[in-house]
Amino acid sequence: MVEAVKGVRDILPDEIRAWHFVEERARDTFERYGFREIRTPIFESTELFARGIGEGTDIVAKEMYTFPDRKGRSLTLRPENTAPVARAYIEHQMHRRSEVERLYYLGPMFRYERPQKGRMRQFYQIGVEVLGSDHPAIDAETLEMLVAFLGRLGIAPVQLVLNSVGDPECRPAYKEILRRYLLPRRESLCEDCRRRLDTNPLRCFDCKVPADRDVMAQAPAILDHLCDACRGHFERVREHLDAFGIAYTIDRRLVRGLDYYRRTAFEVTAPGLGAQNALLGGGRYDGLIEELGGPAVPGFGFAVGEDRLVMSLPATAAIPDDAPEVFVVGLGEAGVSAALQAARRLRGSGHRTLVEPLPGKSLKAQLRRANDLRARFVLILGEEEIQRGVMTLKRMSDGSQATVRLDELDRRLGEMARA
RNA sequence: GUGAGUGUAGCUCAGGUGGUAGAGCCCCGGGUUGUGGCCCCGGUUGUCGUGGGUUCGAGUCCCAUCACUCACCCCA
Repeated sequence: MVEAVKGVRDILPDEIRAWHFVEERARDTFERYGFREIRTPIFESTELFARGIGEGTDIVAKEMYTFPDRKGRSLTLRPENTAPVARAYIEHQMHRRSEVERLYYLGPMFRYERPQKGRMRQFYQIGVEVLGSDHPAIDAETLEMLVAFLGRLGIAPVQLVLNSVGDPECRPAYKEILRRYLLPRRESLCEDCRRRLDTNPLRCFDCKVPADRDVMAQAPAILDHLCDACRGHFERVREHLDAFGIAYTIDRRLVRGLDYYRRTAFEVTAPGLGAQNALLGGGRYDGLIEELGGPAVPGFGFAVGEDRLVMSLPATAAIPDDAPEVFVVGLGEAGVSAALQAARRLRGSGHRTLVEPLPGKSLKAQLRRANDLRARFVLILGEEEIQRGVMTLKRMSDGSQATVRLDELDRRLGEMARA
C-alpha cells in the first residue's frame, strides 16, 4: 500500500472543522484591521530564500526542499512566506499604490526536518506583513491584533515575549562586544556554540545546554547596547503596548533564527505543545525589501503555526457544528425519489440537508444513522406518506413528529425548531 | 544528522517462564413486518510491521530492516 510520505499527514473531516474555525477567525480579525489576503506560489526560485532568509541560517543551510525543474532551474518549496510576500510586493510595485500595505496569508510551508510533536515537514502558517512604515505604532498595533486574534480563539492569556535585536547601526558593534565576552570562555562552550561564535554569536543565546545557559545569562545583552534610534523605537513600542494594557515580558536572550530581523523581535509560547512550544514568532524587517532588490521599505510581521494553534485550542472553543439539520429518509425507490425532491427544496431555503440513497435499509437503521450524524430533524418518506402525498417530520431531540405537506415543509420545520 | 521508545482487528490496547490469537469501542443484523439514543442477543474484521535465524513448534527468543512516536538540533 502506498502511504503518505514522512512528515506529512492528512487532515480528516473531523479535524478540519477546527482548522476552518481558526482560519475564519483569522480572516475576520485581520480584515477588521485593514489587512487583505495575498496568495503567493508554494514554490519559488531557490535564490529568493537564500538571499531573503540568509545563507547561514539553519533553514537555508539544511532544511529546504530544493529540487531542479525540467529545465534545470533550482526551485524550493517555501519554508516561510515573508520572503515570497516581499518578492510579490516588489514585483508588483505595490509601494506605488499605497504608502502602507497590510497583507495576510495562510497556507502550507515546507521544511525538511525530522518530524516530531508539533513539527511536520509540511506545516501551515497564518501570517501578516505590514509594509511601508517603521513607526513603532505599527509594531504595537499588530501585536495588539495578534493578542485579539488569540483571544477570539479562546487561547488566552498568552505569554508574549519581546526583545529588540538592534539594527545595522548598533548590532555589529554589539556582536563584537559579545564575541569579546565569549572568546575567553570558548573552551567551556558546547561544540555548537563554538561554531556559532564564529558565524553568528547571537545564536548562542538559543543554546539549551545548562552550562552554556549560565555563561549566556552573564553575557552582555544587546538591549544594553542599542543605538539611540533602536532604543527609542523599543521604548515607544512598549509605551503603546502598556497603553493597550497588553502584558508581555522582556527576554534579553530572545534572538530569532532568520537573518532579516531588526529591532523588534517577539514570540509567543504555549503549554501542551511538547518541546516545540513556539506558537508564533515575528518581528521587524526593515532591510528585507531593499535586500531583495526593492525600494527601501520597512516591514513588520509575524507567522503563527496553524498546526500548533489547532493543538492549543481549548476544549471549549466555539467550533461550529457540522451536523446536518435535516436527514431525509426515503423508503423504497419511490421514497428515494421523493426524498431527493424534498431535500432539494430544503437546501433551496438554506437548510443543511442530507439524503442517502439507502432504500433497502430499514427505517430503524436509517434513524440510527441520522442519530449518529446528530441530525436535528429526520424527514421520513415511506409508502404511507407517498400514498397520502405527505411526509413525516421528526424532531430528534424529543422524538415528536408531525405530518406535513411539501409546500408547508419550511414553515413547519421553523415552528418545530423554535418550539 | 544523533539518541530513546513503540509496532497485534478500522480505533485503543491485552497476550508470565515459546504450544499456530483476545477484549473494549466501531460496524452490521435482530429483540419492535415503519421509529434513533439506553439495554440485551448474535455476527464480521488479523500476511501478529517486514525479512531472516534458533526451535519439533515463534506474537513471544536472536539479528537485520522499515515505519511511527518522542527528544536533541532548529523553528511555526
